[in-house]
Amino acid sequence: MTIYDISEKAGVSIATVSRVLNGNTNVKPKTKKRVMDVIEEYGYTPNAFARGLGLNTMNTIGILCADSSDLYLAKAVYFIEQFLRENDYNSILCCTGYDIESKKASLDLLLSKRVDSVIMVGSNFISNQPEENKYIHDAAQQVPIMLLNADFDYPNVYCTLCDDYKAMFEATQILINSGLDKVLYLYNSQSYSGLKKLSGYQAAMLQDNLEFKREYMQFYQGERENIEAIADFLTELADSGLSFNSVVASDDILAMGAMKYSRRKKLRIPEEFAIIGYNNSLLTSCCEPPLTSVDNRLQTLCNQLVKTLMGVLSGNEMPQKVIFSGELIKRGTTNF
Amino acid sequence: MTIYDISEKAGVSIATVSRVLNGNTNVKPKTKKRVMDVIEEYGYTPNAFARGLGLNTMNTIGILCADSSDLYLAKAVYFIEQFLRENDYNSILCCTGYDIESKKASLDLLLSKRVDSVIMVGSNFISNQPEENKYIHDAAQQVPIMLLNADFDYPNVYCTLCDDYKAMFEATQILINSGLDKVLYLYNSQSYSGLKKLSGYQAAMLQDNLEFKREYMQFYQGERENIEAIADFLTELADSGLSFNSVVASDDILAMGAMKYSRRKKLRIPEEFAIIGYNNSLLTSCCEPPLTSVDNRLQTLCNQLVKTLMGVLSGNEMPQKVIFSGELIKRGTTNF
DNA sequence: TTGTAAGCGTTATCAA
DNA sequence: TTGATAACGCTTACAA
Repeated sequence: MTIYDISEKAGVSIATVSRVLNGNTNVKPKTKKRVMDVIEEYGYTPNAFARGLGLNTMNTIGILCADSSDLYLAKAVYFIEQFLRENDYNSILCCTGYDIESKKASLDLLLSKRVDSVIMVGSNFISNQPEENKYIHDAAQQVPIMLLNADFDYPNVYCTLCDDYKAMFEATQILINSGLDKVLYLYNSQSYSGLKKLSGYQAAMLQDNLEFKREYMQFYQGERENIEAIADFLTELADSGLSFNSVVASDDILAMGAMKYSRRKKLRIPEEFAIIGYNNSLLTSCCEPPLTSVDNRLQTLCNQLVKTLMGVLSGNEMPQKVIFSGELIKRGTTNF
Repeated sequence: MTIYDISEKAGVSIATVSRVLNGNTNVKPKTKKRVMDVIEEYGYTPNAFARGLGLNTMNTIGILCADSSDLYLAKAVYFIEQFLRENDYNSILCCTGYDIESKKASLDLLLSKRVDSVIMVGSNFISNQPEENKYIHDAAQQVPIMLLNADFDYPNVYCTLCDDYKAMFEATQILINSGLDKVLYLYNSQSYSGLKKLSGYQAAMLQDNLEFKREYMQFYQGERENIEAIADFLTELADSGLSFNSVVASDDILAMGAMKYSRRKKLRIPEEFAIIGYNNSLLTSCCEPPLTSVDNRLQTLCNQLVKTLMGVLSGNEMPQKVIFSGELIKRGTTNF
């Protein structure tokens, strides 16, 4: 079924069928009905490729994401897809992994599919080595690039993020004030937002003139979801002489490792040992006591990101950067 | 940049450029090099829409999924996307929610985008009311439909699934044999696989001639990820007089609710109370003791599904149904 | 080995 | 209000 078939059966030209299809007003109601009836009868659907060729868009947005099975990124992808579809856009998902070459390749792939924009989900698409971010420049020349949880200043690149620095600063501070001030910082990502969180922690520690140890900042390099291994990592640290009485983690999964560690050491939570996670995920209510965690307002971020994108695609001037604040959700692993 | 521009600059016809682009062998190496150089120099990328129009495919597969932020479905989507891309196919993701009308709409949307196939992730796309499955018939007329974890007999519909019945049968049986034979079955889905699991449980209970109570099968209708609410649900059951000393859950999240319940009641695990979850997710290692759970080999399923799909798209005869076995992963919440 | 030209199914411009 | 026709950028049969 093509527009020709329909035009023939309805006894009009293809131009008229096209007008009906696109809600053009300059069609006599009677003609319109006749065409609609034929379309209905034969179950005709316009060919999206032909339309794409003519209009140079198929209303699809590329979503780039290191690992959509990650609890946090999966939620982000979910929200973004929802909001996009509400605006009549479809999503092409591409999971890139954490390797830079693979990210580049995926981005090129999306661009070659002629998406209207690329959304990069998660700050791991921005490296702290400037030359590794060049691939974004080229892409931004072609379509607007939307970053979730990253900050990157370049024309046609738009950022929507949570102030991870402040959130982590406050989380650390509140821990210090509670008395458990030997705060270990546990992280597993050197991404833009990863480093922001880290410096929020540092600032809080330094502000309070605490004996600030380099060894308090611990980078976990093992498998992301291996909670046992995370607990092992902390156990080794403690056994090798590092003394700490609380943990701030850059991620709820890492915090779960700290939970496991504290259980092994039979530390009472939150009296002797406190833990704060990040992302406020499902995991917070899986452990006992439930985990205090930072909520970085993912849904709000995603909603705003899509709003900004829609504005850009409509040719409106939109803010290059939108920043929200995080919020500490207090539960049982902290005593305040 | 179009194929015309390239052909002009290289001093050949567009047909030759096209041949070079598509790796056609009938091109003189020297000509080929000349064209390649021009393509390289001007950074030309073929227009995917035009190609799509001519070939009637853009090598995209539609992925339908009720909720890609769900721990289990997110993993499935992730694996499928990976395997598809390894085969040079892209994925259009559509999260439908659990409402039938919305599922239909999403399916139509994908078909109107002219995807080469639609993969339905999760058994909730098959209802136990036959008339609700009719929308799949129409779709199967147009493109192959691939079901993950569902069973549906219809031409051009291919199923890849885990034998949930058997897995649940064995899990229940092992629990019975361990002595904790007042087994409560906790579930939250009436989907195809949901009902299979349920009947696996029933069969095991009946086989052992246990005093089989209808009230042992409990359907939880609250929020999916609200573990507190799940624990409340169980607490109410117990307080209203139902006596049970173990729980088999259709999902790890539900099992987490059972964990929380047992903590409230101060039941010793696994001596007084045993729990088995399903999906073998990250959650299994978040609680103490870690959760025994059924692994339904998701990665294997996804891999097989994509293999089958590639076969179908290549015109090969492929099996309509491929079934794998699940495996019980024993951890701390069971005493065997 | 290469070129010409038809076809894919739309949208949109211009005439009528 | 409608119709004829060019364009969109590619693939491919057929001709040379």
